[in-house]
Amino acid sequence: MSANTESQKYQQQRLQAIRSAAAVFAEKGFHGSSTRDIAEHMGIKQGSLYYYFKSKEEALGEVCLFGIEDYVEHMKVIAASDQSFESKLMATITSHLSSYRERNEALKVYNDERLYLPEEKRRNLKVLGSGYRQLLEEIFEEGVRSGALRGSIDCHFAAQAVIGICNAWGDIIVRDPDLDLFDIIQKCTDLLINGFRERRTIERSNPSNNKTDRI
Amino acid sequence: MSANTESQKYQQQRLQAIRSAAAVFAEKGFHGSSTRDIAEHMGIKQGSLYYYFKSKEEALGEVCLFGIEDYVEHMKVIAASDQSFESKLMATITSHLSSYRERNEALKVYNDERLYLPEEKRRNLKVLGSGYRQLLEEIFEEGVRSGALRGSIDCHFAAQAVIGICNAWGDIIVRDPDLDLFDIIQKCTDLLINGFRERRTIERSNPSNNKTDRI
DNA sequence: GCAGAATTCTATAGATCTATAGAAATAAAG
DNA sequence: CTTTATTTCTATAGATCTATAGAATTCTGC
Repeated sequence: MSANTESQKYQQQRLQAIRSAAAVFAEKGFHGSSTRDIAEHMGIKQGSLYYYFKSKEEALGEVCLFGIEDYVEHMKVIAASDQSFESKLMATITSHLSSYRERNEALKVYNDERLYLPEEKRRNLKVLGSGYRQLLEEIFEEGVRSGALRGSIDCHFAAQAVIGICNAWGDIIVRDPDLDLFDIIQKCTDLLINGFRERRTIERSNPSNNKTDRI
Repeated sequence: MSANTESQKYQQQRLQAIRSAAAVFAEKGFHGSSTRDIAEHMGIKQGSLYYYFKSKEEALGEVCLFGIEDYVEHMKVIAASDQSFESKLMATITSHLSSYRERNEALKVYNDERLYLPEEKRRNLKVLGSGYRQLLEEIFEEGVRSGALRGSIDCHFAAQAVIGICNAWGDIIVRDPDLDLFDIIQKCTDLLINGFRERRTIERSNPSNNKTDRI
């Protein structure tokens, strides 16, 4: 009873249970899903689910954690890489939107249902989530320092805005599988970098002078 | 029993019931809210709620409708007004974010819970929702025609992006009442119009030549 | 104050749903 | 083949929750 929780099969099955919970929660929401729904999704009976979870709430916690873990890891790789600001931004958007397309329902559950977790678990997840935002924020700060971005931008706002726009499009992508993912990635990146305004301007075009001092 | 549904008091109380349902649904989600919660919020007993709604689902439908109605009306006014693209965009963002700040919980419910409605009601709401997006899209198209916006932008994408970013910030605003609404409105507008990139460019500054032909 | 209408209440049927206990089945090991 | 551990099942207690029926109360106009 205590030794088995380490067994390989148990861990595999538990992972399967987390995936099933993710799929069901993503579709019906936490309160709209019953433990019977989840069990059915993984092909066992309702009562058997409690071999893997102490409670329905624990299942939600595991799904949320599962949803954001890799995600933050991936962001660390992007942040640490040696690319231009623009490439990093695009990589971030690609990572975020691809998650949704790959039916990473767990990420959706993290976004939409985590507030139904008890205070403490929510705080733990918040640490991970703000780690993600923090990394993105640092990418923006670096962009400002390198002169790629306007010095006037609010990096906290910017990071939040990127996450917001990605989540919004993520939801749309999930519902419409015909959408061209790469097209949207490009348009999001373009919007965030260039905005929508027509530029009646002439490029000064001295690419060597990249660093501009600013206050 | 049939005549009273026209009475003034009935309509007032029913409106109150819709507001209560909106508040409770916004906080706990549709499936996480009980009819007891809603009734308690408006100071009556659970059973009495059914004097105003045929079912819990009907309540959700009414809340969603209530949430988006004025909203679309307001958008019509903005779209029909005689302002620059930039002003219209800012007015749209202001309208959207103010809604959230004014605890228009119904709008949040529309955004997050409408998919739990039966097929038919969802379709009816979709008509309203896409009317909203359509108006915003037309504002963008007009912006392109007038030369204020790049000819290369995808107006459908743009409208969707604005809605997405507003919803994302709306959620943040609701949770953090200390945030400066006007500051966020300005930053959102600025982002959408100008993007984040530093411009190593010189304005040509001939404001008279507003219309530029494009393919 | 009274009659009828409008509003709210109490009580409950019937259908969930979560979590637990213990039996049954399956797999692993000697 | 037998014993033991792991996994799944059945059955159910106990706590919801929605919706309805009919009684009780409050309001309105005379």
